[in-house]
Amino acid sequence: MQSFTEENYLKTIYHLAEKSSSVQTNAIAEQLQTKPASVTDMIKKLAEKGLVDYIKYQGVSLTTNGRLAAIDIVRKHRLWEVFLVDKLNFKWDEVHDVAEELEHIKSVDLIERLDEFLGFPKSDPHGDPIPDKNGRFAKTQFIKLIDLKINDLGTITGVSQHSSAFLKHLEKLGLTLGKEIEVKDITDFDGSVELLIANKPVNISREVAKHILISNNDKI
Amino acid sequence: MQSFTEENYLKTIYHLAEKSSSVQTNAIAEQLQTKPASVTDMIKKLAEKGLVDYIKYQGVSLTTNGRLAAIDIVRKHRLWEVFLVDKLNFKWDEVHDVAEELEHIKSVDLIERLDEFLGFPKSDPHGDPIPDKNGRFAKTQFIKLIDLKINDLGTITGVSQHSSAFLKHLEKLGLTLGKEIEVKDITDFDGSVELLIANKPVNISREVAKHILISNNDKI
DNA sequence: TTTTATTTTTAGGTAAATCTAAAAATTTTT
DNA sequence: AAAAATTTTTAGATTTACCTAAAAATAAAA
Ligand SMILES: [Mn+2]
Ligand SMILES: [Mn+2]
Ligand SMILES: [Mn+2]
Ligand SMILES: [Mn+2]
Repeated sequence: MQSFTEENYLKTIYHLAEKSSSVQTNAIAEQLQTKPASVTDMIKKLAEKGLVDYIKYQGVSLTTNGRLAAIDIVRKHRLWEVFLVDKLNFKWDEVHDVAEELEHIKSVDLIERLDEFLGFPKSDPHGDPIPDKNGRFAKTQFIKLIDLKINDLGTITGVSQHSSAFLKHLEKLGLTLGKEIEVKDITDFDGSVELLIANKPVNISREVAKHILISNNDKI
Repeated sequence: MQSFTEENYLKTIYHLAEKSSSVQTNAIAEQLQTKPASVTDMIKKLAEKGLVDYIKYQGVSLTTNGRLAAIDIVRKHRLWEVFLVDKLNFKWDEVHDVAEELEHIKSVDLIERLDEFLGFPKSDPHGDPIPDKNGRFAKTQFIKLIDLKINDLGTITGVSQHSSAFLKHLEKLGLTLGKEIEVKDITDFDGSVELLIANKPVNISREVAKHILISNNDKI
């Protein structure tokens, strides 16, 4: 059984490892708003518990046990987010912080029943996949909106940025999950993207387009 | 804002104060499964924060702020218990431990929405009243089943013992909330009580009868 | 390939919440 | 009222998760 803090470290290492296989001390420290020295301490502890592989100065990676533990936290986090949005009518930009707390509640039974109550959802309010109780989930092939070409069609199925500011911005533009979009133009001047959503034209910056994930059903 | 541990102390002091106005160090220690020396330390801290009144060797009592904080935890605990039973189909003897964790989730918005989602329940699965967001709740006048006389009628509206063993026992005997009972006899030999529930005779020990709370609608 | 900059680790310390053992205060019993 | 028992507090340690400052290792630049 891991402590609240250990769980947060495992989850952070898991998420950082999705980008680069070996995770660096400073990256963990920044993510967890703590100091590199503290990270080194905790990494040693997790290594002793067999949850991470660690070679001094060489970064850290999760062991099989560590990965399973991390995925379990991710599962809880995402199920709670679904609960907050589907049942308690939170907006998708309001759920992250509360889920950060709820994910640490320790009861296997609770999370199985919650999963059932929610109808065994496959993805959370941000389009992220929800692992099953064995830690398995479909690794979805997403394309970034920024990588689409003019005239490409697609459906918004995820976001790679969960900040409230970003999500509220998307909401205002009508860029929510499930919406179909078409790329009409890519501006030379600033790389901003001209979209068509529900027959309405919308212009988004490169920065926004980078963090919208698309499943491209069809191309013309 | 209180820590997880401070919240547990406040809640414990609140519950103990329902029995005797001044709460003793040893009683708190026993309830929290800790040592009296640790309790003294924490009491000093809570006193400095203005949450308890404390005179050395004279026991401790909650200030107005302390009481409000304690009632807020109790409110959360009981609302989560309702959620677990009504929505996730937990049994009434399975919810306490999980609620002990959930009660510490810090989000005013969450608990307001949960309250609404549950239909603003007035009592929890054990018949205990749920305070509103201002800490107000009806102080219900309960009678212990043990104090009833032969031929008295009543409705089971609460229990003063929340252990799983006790609640499972009641369940097996059909002694659940809302059931109407009639006292048929009180055994001379061991003080056990002969009841009639749904026209069936049930015999319960004194110990059990002590912890069943009755609202006595009528007497014959 | 040195020199410089960056990253990471160690050394030593702090605060919160515990503990044990011993001292002090209070309560109960003789 | 004195002695004995109980309760409570203090003193001094321990553990967890942090920190700062300095040293060591690695990576980048000259
Ligand atoms: Mn989230
Ligand atoms: Mn999410
Ligand atoms: Mn309870
Ligand atoms: Mn209850």
